[in-house]
Amino acid sequence: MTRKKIQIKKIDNTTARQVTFSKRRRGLFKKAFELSTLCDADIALIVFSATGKLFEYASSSTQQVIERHNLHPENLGKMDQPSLELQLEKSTSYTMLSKEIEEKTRELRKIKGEELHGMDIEELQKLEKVLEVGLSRVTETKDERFLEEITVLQQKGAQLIEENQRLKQMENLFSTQTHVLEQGQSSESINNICSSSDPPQDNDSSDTSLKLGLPFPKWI
Amino acid sequence: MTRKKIQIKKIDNTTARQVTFSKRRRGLFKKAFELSTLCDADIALIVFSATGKLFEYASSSTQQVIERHNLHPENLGKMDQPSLELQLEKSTSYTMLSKEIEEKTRELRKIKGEELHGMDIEELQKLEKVLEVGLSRVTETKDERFLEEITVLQQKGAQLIEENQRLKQMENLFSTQTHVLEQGQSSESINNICSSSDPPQDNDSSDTSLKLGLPFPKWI
DNA sequence: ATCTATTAATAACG
DNA sequence: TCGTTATTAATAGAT
Repeated sequence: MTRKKIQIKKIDNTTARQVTFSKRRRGLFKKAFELSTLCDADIALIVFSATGKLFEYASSSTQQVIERHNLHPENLGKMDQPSLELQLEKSTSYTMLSKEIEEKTRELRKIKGEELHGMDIEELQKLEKVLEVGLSRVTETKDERFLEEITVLQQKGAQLIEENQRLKQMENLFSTQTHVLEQGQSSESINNICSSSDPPQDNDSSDTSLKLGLPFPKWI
Repeated sequence: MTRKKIQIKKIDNTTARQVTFSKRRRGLFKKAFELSTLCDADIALIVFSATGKLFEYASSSTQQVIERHNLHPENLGKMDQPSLELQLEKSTSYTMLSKEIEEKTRELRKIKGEELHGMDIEELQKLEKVLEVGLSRVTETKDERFLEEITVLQQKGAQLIEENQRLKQMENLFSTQTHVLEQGQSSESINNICSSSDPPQDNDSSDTSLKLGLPFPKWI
């Protein structure tokens, strides 16, 4: 294939396996289509992914090809003995699915460290690796979420500060107008919004923490 | 596609068509095998040639895959007509088991950090905790196994050293006897097993590494 | 069947 | 998942 030749054996890395599955599945279906077209063949292709998802291709209809397959001499009698066969079929599929569940349950227990007896050093090291990778990914994602949260809060905080300042301006305006009405002062101070006469402590709500480079505003 | 690119449409020349059918059929089966192997997929491939000859490949058994296919929810009812309630029963149990598999698969993917989108901080913290606990258990068990291994090796080592010393005694005994025979020396040196006359380097096999606190004896 | 010039598929990586 | 690219794999045509 490419970049490097690969061994045909189960791909360990889950992500890589899924990527390869998608790509090769497409390739396989394309080849099936080409063969049926070029050579006038009747083809059914049924693929279950490792996760149980079903993909299928058929030149006519899958059922039609399957029926034709079942009618083929060597396959007669392999099916439809309603009473006996159906039960077998049911128990087969049930067994299959049950086995899969059992397997996944055991894997989960192992991962959670609840069923480690009988595992050798090599298996344990593999498991450890999986856990380390998983943990680092989870921690990374969690930290991203924290940062997102912080960013949102910082933005909200900035908005609130802005709003506060606007409100303070209003307050000043009103108090100045009151002074004008009460003491006959000129209205030019209206433009001098944050005059030194403002109470200094009122500005403590401004974002000093941002100036100090802290991760988020003190007021949180 | 080689020598020339070809159109994907029915090949007119019968001979050429048969040749291409053989070649491409092989290729298709090979690809199917590779996909099932690499990605742990369950595959059934049924091919009828234009002349009606049947070729099939299946990773497990064709019947098994076909049954699994027939049991898939969207394909129920396309089958013969094995009584409505049987179908219903099958679909219910199939759906239930499938759901369980799906659930466990997703949990595994989350644990491996492969599917973390859409998880909030709290969920991520819980997952992190599970992973930390699992990891510490696995690491602990792994380290126990290491220690067990080391203990076994140390015991074996001790036995070997003992054996070596016994053999050396024998050697000394024989060489002494030889001396006695050759030079008439007394036999009292038999009790002086590790006398200074022993070659010093022979004792290097004693477990100096244990004294130095190394993880395992040098002689391994 | 076998050989090869070409095209097709795809592994690794971003 | 999608795109790119360096390689390997598949195969059309010919013998």
